[in-house]
Amino acid sequence: MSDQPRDLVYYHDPFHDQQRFFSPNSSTNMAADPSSYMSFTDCVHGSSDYGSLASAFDLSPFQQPLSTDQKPKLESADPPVTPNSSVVLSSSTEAGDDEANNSKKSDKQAKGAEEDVGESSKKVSKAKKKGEKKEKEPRFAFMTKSEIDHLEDGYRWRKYGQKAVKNSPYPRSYYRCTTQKCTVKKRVERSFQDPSTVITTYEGTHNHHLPSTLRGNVAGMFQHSMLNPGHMAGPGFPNQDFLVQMPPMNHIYNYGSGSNAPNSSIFQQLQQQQNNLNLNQHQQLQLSDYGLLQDIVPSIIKNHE
DNA sequence: CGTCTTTGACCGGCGC
DNA sequence: GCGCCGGTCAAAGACG
Repeated sequence: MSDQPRDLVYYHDPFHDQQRFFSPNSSTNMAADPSSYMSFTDCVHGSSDYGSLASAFDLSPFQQPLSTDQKPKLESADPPVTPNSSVVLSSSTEAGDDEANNSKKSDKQAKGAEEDVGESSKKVSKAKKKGEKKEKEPRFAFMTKSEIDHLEDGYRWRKYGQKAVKNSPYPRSYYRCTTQKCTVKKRVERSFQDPSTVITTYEGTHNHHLPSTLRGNVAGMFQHSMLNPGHMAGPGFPNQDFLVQMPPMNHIYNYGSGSNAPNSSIFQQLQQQQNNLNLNQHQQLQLSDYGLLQDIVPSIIKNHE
């Protein structure tokens, strides 16, 4: 699990009808050297299985681990974000980490996951098994244009930390799902290169549905957004900057439907989900839809394990 | 009073 | 061994 790129960043540029996977292993400027990244086609066809797709979206439990820093990587690319809106999906799994300290974080997060239930003391849990590799929660990252750091996604989050990030003037905030026994976390940070861009990283999968009681009327807005993607206005979403664009999912499906029969059902399900959401390629979504996406896609994948 | 945020301290991995 | 750094904890305070 070392001969493959350890991280893949899906960069969607709505103004160029091409999706690219950046390979963080390359030290070259991706934008300046197109040969240093592979196209989505290459990526998917390279292994031509669902694992590639799933790994690209951080959904596979058997994907290769990653351990590179997502943020510098993203921002090392020329203009990583297009003027209006774009989304970067960053994948990492299992032992992966986007903070260049994968093993450390694995221990930490594994510990955290345990403590979420028992709330034991952090000092006691030093006895970590060294040989054992902690399984990482699936992660799902994307970039959005927003003036607000913490974006409503339909779930309730409790902020449990904030840290200054190296090489960035903007702090990184750490949130945890407030639902009991749900260990999902998310990190929110602002791109220092494009301060209008917020990088949100979900970690883990919700083991529950959207809370029925949400602050404000998020639930209602959330449902509304599913029916009217791209149309978002209201107390929680004051301006158009909340609009983000979704990578063309049907682009992905096309790869799965062609050659690999075993994957077709997954793609069909994904496509069905998209249809249910009334989403089209390049259709604008509101941010809460990403929360949903993050919620439903892993569950779909899981059904095929 | 319950929930949430803030913030300094702490922990542990990693590189030098 | 030491310092750096990311991640987490938990006390204190704010807020409705």
